[in-house]
Amino acid sequence: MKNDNFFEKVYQIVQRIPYGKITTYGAIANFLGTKKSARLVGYAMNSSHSIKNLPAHRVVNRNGLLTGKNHFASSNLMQELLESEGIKIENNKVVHFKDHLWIPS
DNA sequence: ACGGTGACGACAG
DNA sequence: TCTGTCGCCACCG
Repeated sequence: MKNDNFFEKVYQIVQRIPYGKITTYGAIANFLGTKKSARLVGYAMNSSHSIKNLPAHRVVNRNGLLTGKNHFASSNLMQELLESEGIKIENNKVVHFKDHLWIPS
């Protein structure tokens, strides 16, 4: 798309997240060099509905909490996708979050 | 052109 | 430990 901007960078990184791995908004923001702008990453994801094959379910906040699940088609969709990849979810939070964490590099 | 908004994160109390 | 507040900055109306 015409997004040569911050948004596209975010999408590119999210698409690089390996299967069964997850990352955080802060990690993405940090990789982009704007660590304090994690909000922008989340905001970018808000427009991810325009992007297909975007594993947005692999992006959680720094606590491993599925803060974005409410933005999916179904509030339980995000959890199901993660569980289908071998990631356990408990009370909307990723279990062994750090063990599945993937940092863009 | 301007201000509100927000899938966050860090810090203060 | 937990809750509240502030900063951050691109996008949209």
